[in-house]
Amino acid sequence: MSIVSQTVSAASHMCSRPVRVRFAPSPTGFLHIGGLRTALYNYLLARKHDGTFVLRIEDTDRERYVEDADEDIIEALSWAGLSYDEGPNVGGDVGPYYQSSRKELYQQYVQQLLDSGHAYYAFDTPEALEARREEAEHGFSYNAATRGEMENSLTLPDADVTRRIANGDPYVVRMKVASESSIRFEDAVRGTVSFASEKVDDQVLLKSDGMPTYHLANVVDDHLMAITHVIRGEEWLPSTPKHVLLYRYFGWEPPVFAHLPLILSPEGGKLSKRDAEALGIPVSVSDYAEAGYEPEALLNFLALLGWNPGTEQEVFSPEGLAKAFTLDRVGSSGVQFDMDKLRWFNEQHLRAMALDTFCARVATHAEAQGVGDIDDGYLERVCALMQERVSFAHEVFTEGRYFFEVPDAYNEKGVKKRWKDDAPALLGAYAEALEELDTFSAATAEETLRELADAHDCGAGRIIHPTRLALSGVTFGPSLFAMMEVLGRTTCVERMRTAIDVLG
RNA sequence: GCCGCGUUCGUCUAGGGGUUUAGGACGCCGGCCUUUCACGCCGGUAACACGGGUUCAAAUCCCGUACGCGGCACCA
Repeated sequence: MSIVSQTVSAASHMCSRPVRVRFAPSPTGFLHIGGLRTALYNYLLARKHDGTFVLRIEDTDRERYVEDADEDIIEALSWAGLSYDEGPNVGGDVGPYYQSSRKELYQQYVQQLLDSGHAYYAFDTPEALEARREEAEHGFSYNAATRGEMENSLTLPDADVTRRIANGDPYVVRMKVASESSIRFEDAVRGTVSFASEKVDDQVLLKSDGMPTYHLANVVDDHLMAITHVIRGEEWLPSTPKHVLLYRYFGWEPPVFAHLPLILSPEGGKLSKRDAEALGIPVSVSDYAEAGYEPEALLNFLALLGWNPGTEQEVFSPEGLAKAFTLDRVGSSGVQFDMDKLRWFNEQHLRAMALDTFCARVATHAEAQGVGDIDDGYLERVCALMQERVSFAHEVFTEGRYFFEVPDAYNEKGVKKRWKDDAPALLGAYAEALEELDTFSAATAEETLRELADAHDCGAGRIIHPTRLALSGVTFGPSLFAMMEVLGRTTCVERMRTAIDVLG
């Protein structure tokens, strides 16, 4: 029983056509974190099925267009490593990939709907509609119940309609939603969803500026681009019946729909730009790049935010995600953003890197961290000690500042706790002993220190702690002896003597 | 207001009639390792929104309520 229904539902989510998905942002602002997740799920499905990932810019709203927003989106996707197979800058057989460049193309489809009686002209001004909305007690809907009261080609004589259009009167084209009992469709993450058709309004398809609305452009383009799965945010769920109807009116096979749960703020509400900023959560993808997150870690985190592999594995490479991803394991309830978990993913990815990869990542932050020319070999030795103890690659330079410059201060609490009266004498003796060593290494530094402790009849910690303080200025860090070897004998001895001078 | 979607530890989630003393991960707390701090390992804390049904049996199915979120534009 359950096996049968599983098979059936899985089959209904697939179709024989090769998988083609698209990410279709509108350039009204920078790419935000929710958009990146939508892009990711699309990307993963495409990779999983050796399909095609298309980027399409939905710029049909001239008023909200933001200069360079499309470039930010492209850049953000590139940073994240979500490469698309067709789209701006890459081309493809079914372009152009900017909807504004496809403006003329929608005309014939509008005409088709007009001819088949599934659409009509409407002359109502924005002001007139606004007035209707204001006087209506429970909201106004332009639909089967009200369109007879409006100024449109259904109420006006044909001659008037023709004349007004010829006159250049502004008009829009609306879809004529037929009354039927209900419109239902299968959503890959929610199952059957149904809406009463009388609740669906006569959506504007063509605006008075000649541009299509999202609803029309989206359906036409998805069809023309042979999109098989529409994966988008849950905010689109309520308008999906309109899209389903359009596919029906055009006589086209609709794609599989999958509506992703929305990302909520850690406090439960929706993750608005203002909220997020107040909570210190970056919203735009470029902020994550700037904050030093590993793109793979962000992707990993985002993938698990609303999806799970059905196993207990949590850490995935992008390739691993693509292999494990399936739409039917996407959850349906809103998810809260958790910065702690994101940081954990970042740490996991950092630790899983080969040393040279980690090192290369760290090196990209050198300049911004004010660390000039560093010897590659030296950086690698530092990285080897720091890889296990940082949350971000750039922390090698902040947490491990002392590897690159002389500490400019000694942690006050540390001094109080670790710099006892005998510290100067002990460190002086240790420095001297180090200078006499034939070979200086972690092993000999340790051996020397322990012998010295024995000779003075004190615990090794009595020397270890003040030495660390002298070398790094702080009380924590990698193994002291490993650190000494990386720093080198001269530096160690110098810093010990400086500390003796300064701390007395 | 109307329509839709949702509701398992604080968070992300597994589980979808009996296998469950409800599992994992983050966080938090404790321990081990280490004369540092981490990593790592071990352990602990903590949840089926509520009320009715259905059933021998319900976190799991149905209905209702509450709460949350989304949508109701010539925005996407």
